[in-house]
Amino acid sequence: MNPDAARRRFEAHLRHLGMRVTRQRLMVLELAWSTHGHFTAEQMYGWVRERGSGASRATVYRTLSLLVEGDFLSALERGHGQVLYEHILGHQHHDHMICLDCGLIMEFHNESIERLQEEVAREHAFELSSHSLTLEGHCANCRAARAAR
Amino acid sequence: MNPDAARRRFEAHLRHLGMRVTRQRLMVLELAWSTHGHFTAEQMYGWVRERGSGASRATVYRTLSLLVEGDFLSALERGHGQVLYEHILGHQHHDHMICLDCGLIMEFHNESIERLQEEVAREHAFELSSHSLTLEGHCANCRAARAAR
DNA sequence: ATATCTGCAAACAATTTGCAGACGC
DNA sequence: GCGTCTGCAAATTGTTTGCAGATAT
Repeated sequence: MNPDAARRRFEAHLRHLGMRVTRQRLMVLELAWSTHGHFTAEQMYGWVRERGSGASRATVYRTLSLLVEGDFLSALERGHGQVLYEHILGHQHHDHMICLDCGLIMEFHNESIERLQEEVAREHAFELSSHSLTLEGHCANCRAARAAR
Repeated sequence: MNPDAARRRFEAHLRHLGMRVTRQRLMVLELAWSTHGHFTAEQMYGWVRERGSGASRATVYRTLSLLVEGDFLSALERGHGQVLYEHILGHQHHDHMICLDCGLIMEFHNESIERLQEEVAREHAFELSSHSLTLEGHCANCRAARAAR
């Protein structure tokens, strides 16, 4: 989904909730759409400050939560209190593979795994609403680098 | 694995690292083995205090990290900074299903999912060292309760 | 004997909150 | 104009750290 469409959707979402469309909220949305990678709350605050008349740290945090609740962003929890955000609207659901050496994040999607998860849920009479799957290990580059040593 | 065996293993582990076997460390290990559920650092600190001559909060945190590094405990990250621990030594690897209403945690193991993960990793020349899979949704009880309303 | 531990309280990092003034509707 | 939002700074939460005295080896 392109930034404009996302913006229109966000405005509609806010109105639907009886919330105001503010410069600060739109700025955070726009910045979230201007990267295709993952970012932290603090990084977003940094981008906002670079823009000059930005938004406060509190507003950045409040807006990020708002965007996650509205399914505009997804939050990927990485232990030690680190949370990575990424925009998802219009993107296919995917899981992550994270390199423990260089931090590289690769995305993947596997339909068989998805189906098996649903099956497991069904077996336990569990109503599945979301899931998170993260593979941790070492990427091809780092493996090669280590082998070279 | 029974508590005594875990304790012997822990003592050997400590010696191997040139670390001391202390009353506090053994207490945390023993308490971790005295529950079969998941617990937080703060809960562990509570149990330790109930024992009277316990251990300080700092020591509890230090020991929990030590136990995770030594693969005596596993840490399950639940957003919002919450970390749940459980003892794993001698237990089969498993994933979790968490009820968003009542907090119930169910464990499951699915060999096909495990294998597919390995396959995905292989396709990306990724060396898999661990993974975490959590399903979120609503358990049978809570679904029934909601339907009744 | 000596190096590692522990307990304490202070430091920390990430995030949240209360409140007065600003601003979207 | 009314009610929501923002910015600020202070509060909170969960965890880590420095250091002096205690303890395991």
